[in-house]
Amino acid sequence: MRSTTNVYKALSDTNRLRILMMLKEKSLCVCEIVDILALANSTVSKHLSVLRNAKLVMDEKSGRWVNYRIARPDESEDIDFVLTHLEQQLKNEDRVIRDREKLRGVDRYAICAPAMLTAIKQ
Amino acid sequence: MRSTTNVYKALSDTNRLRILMMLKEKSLCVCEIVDILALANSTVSKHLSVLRNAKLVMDEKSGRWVNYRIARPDESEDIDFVLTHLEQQLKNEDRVIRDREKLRGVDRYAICAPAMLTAIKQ
DNA sequence: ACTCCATTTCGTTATCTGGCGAAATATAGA
DNA sequence: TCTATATTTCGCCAGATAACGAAATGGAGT
Repeated sequence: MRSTTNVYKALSDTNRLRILMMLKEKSLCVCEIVDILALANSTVSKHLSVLRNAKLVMDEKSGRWVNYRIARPDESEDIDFVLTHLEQQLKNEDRVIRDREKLRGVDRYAICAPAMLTAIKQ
Repeated sequence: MRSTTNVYKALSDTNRLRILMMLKEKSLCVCEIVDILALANSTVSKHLSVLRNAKLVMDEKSGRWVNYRIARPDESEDIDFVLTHLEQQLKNEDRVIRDREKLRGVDRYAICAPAMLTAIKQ
């Protein structure tokens, strides 16, 4: 019963729903999510750990980044239900639409490693 | 987005999930739920108002009792999803099974109006 | 009108949650 | 090894939540 309420608790925060809707579009590193939500990175990291704990997302290290993605059905027995419900409820939500638009223009190199980027440019 | 998180918030408490699973069996008045959950009636009333606010349950006055029931699909766009998920997740949960067993023996006249009952008996 | 009593509302308390900034951790590249 | 930086962990604060008992509300029957 605890694991069931954990899933619902994970879903009962608008910022976490925004994260899920974004990850539905594509995998993202923490700094990209920070950029779109405009929250402290410690806050976003906490949200992601709540979602990870509920097994709704998974993380994969990739160099110095950590990529987060939606869990696969074999990793979460709830994920299909959740995504279907969220899509139905939120697909027309302004905030979600704007997040998705902003997502298209996001470049992790520009956000997360500006110094590195300029170094490469030189 | 708020209404979506409200539904999930309503579902993120074990006592409220127990209430929903009980109401799936049959409509109940507050005192019957109090009896099974063994919580203060003020606490149960609060839980019911949270569920009602999320439109997952509806209340109907019947004399001095208030009967609570699961919302119909035309009253809640979430209810079918939620019940399907809950049934899948909780049908084998000990607590839920025990609640349902206890539910069969519950008699609102015995619980809620013992004085009235004895008056009738005399 | 008065009483009974199921339910709700109010006031309080302890715990949980979401937010932040600062410090700690870990990895890539020099 | 040293530096840079993406991420996590820690400590704190403000606001939300779940629990209780007591008081208020409202319908049913006398």
